[in-house]
Amino acid sequence: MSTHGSRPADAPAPTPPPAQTPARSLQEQVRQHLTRFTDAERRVAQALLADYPVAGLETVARFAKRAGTSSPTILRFVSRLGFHTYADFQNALHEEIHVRLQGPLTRYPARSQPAERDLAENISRAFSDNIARVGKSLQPDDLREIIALLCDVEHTVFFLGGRFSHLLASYFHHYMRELHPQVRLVRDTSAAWADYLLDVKPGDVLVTFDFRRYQADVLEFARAAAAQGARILLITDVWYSPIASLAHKVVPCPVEIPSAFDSGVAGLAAVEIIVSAVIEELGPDARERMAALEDLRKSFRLGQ
Amino acid sequence: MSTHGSRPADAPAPTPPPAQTPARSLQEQVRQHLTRFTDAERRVAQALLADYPVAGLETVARFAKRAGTSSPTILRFVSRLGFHTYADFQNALHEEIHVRLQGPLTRYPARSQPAERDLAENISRAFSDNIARVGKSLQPDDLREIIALLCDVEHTVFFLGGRFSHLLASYFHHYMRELHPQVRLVRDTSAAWADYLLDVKPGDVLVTFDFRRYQADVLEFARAAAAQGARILLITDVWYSPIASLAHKVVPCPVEIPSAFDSGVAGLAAVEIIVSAVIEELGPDARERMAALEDLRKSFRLGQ
DNA sequence: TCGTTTCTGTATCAAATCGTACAACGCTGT
DNA sequence: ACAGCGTTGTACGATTTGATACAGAAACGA
Repeated sequence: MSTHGSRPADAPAPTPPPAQTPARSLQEQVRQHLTRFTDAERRVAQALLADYPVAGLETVARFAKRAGTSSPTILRFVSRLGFHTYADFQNALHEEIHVRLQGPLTRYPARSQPAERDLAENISRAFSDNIARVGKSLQPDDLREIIALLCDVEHTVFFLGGRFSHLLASYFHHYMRELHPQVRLVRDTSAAWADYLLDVKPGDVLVTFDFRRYQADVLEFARAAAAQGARILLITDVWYSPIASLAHKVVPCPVEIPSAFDSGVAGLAAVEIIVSAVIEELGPDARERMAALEDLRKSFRLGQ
Repeated sequence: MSTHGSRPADAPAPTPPPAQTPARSLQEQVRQHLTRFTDAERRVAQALLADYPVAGLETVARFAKRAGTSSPTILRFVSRLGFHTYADFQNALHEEIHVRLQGPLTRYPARSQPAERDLAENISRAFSDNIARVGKSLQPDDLREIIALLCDVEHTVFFLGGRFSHLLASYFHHYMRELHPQVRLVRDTSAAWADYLLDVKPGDVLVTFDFRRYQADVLEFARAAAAQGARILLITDVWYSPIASLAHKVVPCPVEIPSAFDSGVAGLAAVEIIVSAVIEELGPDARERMAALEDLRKSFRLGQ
């Protein structure tokens, strides 16, 4: 087991020496040093990041085994991080564990005041709010109805989206393809949509995404499908697309964040919740099927 | 130094196997056993509780010194807690650190527990956790670096994604198209990717999405682009795609939710945060431009 | 008072630990 | 092709570690 590595020097020295390491997180420090590590050391870094503090708390030998390398590499790794001994490295970990587990950051930060400065934190809070609202709007009863639509193997399920929301439709379709025998994605060139309409049979299901600046063509497609007897599941924003009047079930997603555009995060969250519910409904079969597919892909597509 | 103690008396036998060590917190377990300890052992317990996990992570001798006692007392202490060896005790601590530091919800909820209770709420909580972590990892400094990459109008910005993450790349590209004069989406048929490589000039920026089951072709493209002098912004999961070693900036996104698949919500959140930051950087111009575009679309495409 | 019980620290030992020296290996420039 | 350099695993020694046996000291009961 000795694949001797290309050295990292071919990387054009991207980040200049980070100078000092003040009170920054060791985790962060490892991440930033990532480019400077050799191949084996990088494996060590990833093993450490994989389950962060614990790997480094074990003995050198066990850590090495976990990272698929040898003890000296571990020691070189900590040495490169600036520690003169492995014990020093572990002490640093201890300190970090101490502050992060004992300190005030254990619970929700709720950093009250200086919020205005931190853009990322503000938006994150908005995300969480929006997602919480979606989650609350998807009560068990609602989920049951939605599952009934999506698990009806007797009928085809179509996925349709607008300009932006097409991505959500595509994402949804991607998962459902592995959970339902008959699913189709209405692709984004609205000229060819008529073809899809030909295949819509009574009882079929149309999953539609439609967010503000509701698109006329999406509405038209939905109307035509409804006229042919399709049942519609609509994922839209909180202002309700006009399609809502045609829909059998509506999932409203908050989209407001402190920014110049509307957020799609809650929409994606809704999709993933629904997919989870479907998998749960289908039982272990679906779980295994998805896992198997993942592995298949893995072994088929690549080595690493 | 020997205050020999009154024995607790209510302790029947020194080491009655405390039944089991279920999933209860060790901290709590120690507190409840507090009365059954002898004097010296109680000092050990208090030393452990004083700064909770760290004391127990050290060596027996150091732990003893910290508690003002001797090594054998430490060993008797852990023995009374039901651990047969000091290593077992430390392993228990490790596990607890893992779950409490890696995230409250990251672990699968042990299969069919109260998961059915409210699926949506559970997953929503996981979403919020993940997003909060992304938000925290995007510190102002980091955002500044990222903005510098994305607002460099002298160079082209390419967007690249894998099987699933292509959707995120596409989403990102969609927005950036209106904020940068020269952006290109590397479309998903990896056969034709060579064409894009021809256009990659030194200093260009490659925004890459790569999540678990890292795809070999994405890695190859990134490597080739890096070799041609491209600067890489990588959005990946917390386990780090191998592309990380080539990247100038890495954004790690937590993907774990209590479900059978990995979540993309945090990734989308990261994208939207970054887009917001870019808009903020570009000032009112960008805001107006986006608003104008929205209106244009509205009046052009449709009535409602 | 004395013997028993319980608790606790000292002394000690085998085993495991960290750290280092060294050699094998691959890449790179001459 | 060759020498030099950097990387990585194996081997090994000095030290430390966890664990145990033992003895001293207090408390308790008779």
